[in-house]
Amino acid sequence: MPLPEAFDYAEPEGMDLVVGDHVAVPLGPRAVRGVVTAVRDGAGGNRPLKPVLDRIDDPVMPASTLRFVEWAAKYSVDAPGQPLAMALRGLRAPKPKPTKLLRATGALPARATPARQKVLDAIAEGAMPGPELATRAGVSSGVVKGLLDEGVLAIELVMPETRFDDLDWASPGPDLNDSQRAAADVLVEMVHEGGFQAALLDGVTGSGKTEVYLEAVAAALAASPEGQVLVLLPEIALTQAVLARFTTRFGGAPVEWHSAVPPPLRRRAWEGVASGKARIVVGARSALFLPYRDLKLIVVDEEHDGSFKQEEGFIYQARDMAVARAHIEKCAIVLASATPSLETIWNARQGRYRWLKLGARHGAAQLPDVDLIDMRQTPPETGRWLSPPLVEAMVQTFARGEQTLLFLNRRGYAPLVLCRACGERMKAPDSDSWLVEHRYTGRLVCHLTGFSMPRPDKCPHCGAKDSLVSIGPGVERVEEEVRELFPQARVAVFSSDTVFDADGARSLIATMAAGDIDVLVATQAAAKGHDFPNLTLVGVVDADLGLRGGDLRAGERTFQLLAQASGRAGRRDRPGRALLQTYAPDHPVMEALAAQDRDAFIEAEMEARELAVLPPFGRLAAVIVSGPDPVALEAYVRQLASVAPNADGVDIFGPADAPLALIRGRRRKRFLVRADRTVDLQGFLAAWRARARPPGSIRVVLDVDPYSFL
DNA sequence: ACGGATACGAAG
DNA sequence: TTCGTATCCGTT
Repeated sequence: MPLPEAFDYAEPEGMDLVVGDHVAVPLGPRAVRGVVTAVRDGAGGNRPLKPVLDRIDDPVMPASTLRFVEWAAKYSVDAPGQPLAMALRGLRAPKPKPTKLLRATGALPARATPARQKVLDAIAEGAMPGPELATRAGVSSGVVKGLLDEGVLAIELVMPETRFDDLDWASPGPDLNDSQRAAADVLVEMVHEGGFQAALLDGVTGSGKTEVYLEAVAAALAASPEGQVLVLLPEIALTQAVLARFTTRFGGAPVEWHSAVPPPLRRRAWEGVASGKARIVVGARSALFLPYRDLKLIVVDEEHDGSFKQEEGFIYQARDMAVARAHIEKCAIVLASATPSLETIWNARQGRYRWLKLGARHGAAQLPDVDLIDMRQTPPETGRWLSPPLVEAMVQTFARGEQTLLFLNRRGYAPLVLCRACGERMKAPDSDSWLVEHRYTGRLVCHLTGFSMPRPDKCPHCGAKDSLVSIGPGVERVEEEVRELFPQARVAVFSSDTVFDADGARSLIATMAAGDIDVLVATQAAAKGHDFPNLTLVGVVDADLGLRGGDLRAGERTFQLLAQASGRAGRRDRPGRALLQTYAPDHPVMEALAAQDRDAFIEAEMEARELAVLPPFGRLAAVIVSGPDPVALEAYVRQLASVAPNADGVDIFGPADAPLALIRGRRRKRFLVRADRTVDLQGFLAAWRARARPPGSIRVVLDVDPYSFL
């Protein structure tokens, strides 16, 4: 629970609690679950302590996990209960029930019958469940029950043993080329040496990063009989195909951990990790909080990916916290990416991380040609979104029988619906974000809160009939345009609205890979990881999309996303081409993409950040204040501003209305804090917050190292 | 006077 | 987070 600190309880005589034990304790009128964080002698001071009610028989939390939880709370300036709750997320499902087995007691039946004898013969082979016994003996369940009642058979309760696949790390992996071998050798050495060590594994798509870090995984498994490995991946990259690579390499399945894993399997995974029986965990960001017993290696794949940042509830950046966890566990960590984040590159430059660069693999496809389409020179017709040069390239691609991927990171038909008569923009009743039109469902949807309503036929504001117009493109609208331009082409849409689950994704990817789709219109969901041999053209409908909104990482994110999207083209023997539609062809991001010059982009971006003393050269934190009453909110925000501590090397910007000034009926204001790296940012934030307790319904959220500026 | 809805603060 | 208590408001 979000309590400010751990509570003290008396240990009943003979309970012999140790740090990490799970307990039931009284909290007010109820009993709740807790974890022992310290045991010490002496009374509780001036106040009599309530006694611990019970010890709960779950695997003990390792001390290092508790230290990590404590550290994570301090870093986030949040209550320790928040990360602790994450670390206990595997225990929500009840313990699996013991199975009832029947065994012979040795007593003889008072009255022997042929049926009873058959049961006794069957049970001689060992304990088994009642129904199975009856089937094997060829008798009805009544016979078995009779023997049980008579005491000839007895029930034995057996806990089902959780088994994890045995892993084979000794068999050699696939052959590696020279640069892969060199990188793998360094990683293996890091694991062997033990202790905290970090490395950046830097290589373009197709350079074979996975094979390289799998060598380190093998070394970690070999390093000690219970050595464990954590591999963190972005949630959408956690596909069966990725898990299968582990199974193929090690001859057994890894433990899977992400939001879709059902509670009973979570418990199994949690207990396996805590007991040391689970050796490899492949999971999304929350897998970082599992109670590892003997962690030897952490891998953060696609380390630049924005989804490692959790934005709600307990706010954390899993990639950065993974480095801290490796510190605490005294183990190795590998950050892998084709487009590393500036923070990571900076750390590598500073010598904090070993920097392992992979060259392109032999036989791998060449990178596609990337060309910019200047939308000011060659604009599409009004109401269209594909420019003449892109359409022309699609015509040629289609004529050659090859495939096109059109990339647009925007779900639905149109991002905005407005009234031509009065200018009213359609918004959700309690939030500030535009309602997105979805034609498949005929509804207007708020992507922020999930609110939706049927598309009205007259303006809800002025009442004008047929005055609502759809503004801007989404994937559905681009699909419509493609169908009009290429009536004979097979067109499909890949977004979270057309593909809901792993099965759907798999079948659509298979259809595309088989060449049964000519044009695929896709959101980010399809930007990564898939290999389509016949795909030779990637068109980015709105390359500028991510650059708007002016956030610190806009350029970086756009570069990463577009580099990944354009890398989809020409993955095998055919040369590929990527065309980016942009209104800002002179923007450094676009120039760097066209020139395929990652280093130049990074250099420019680093300089800009250094000049403004922004991350990684300085530190940021956001203070988000929200409440239902605008007047009370304004008053509190002013008070907060007036009590800000004076500190050297700290700048406070704001308060300002948050870009999304209204969500779910709550008004929102923001401060942005910029601090030099030498400043104790957490200490500053804690001191500031303590000076102005928020009244009643007002909530203050601190976001250390913010990624979202909404 | 009563009951229901809601806001607030405490929990060791 | 949950729960008990205080408080407000509309109804009886």
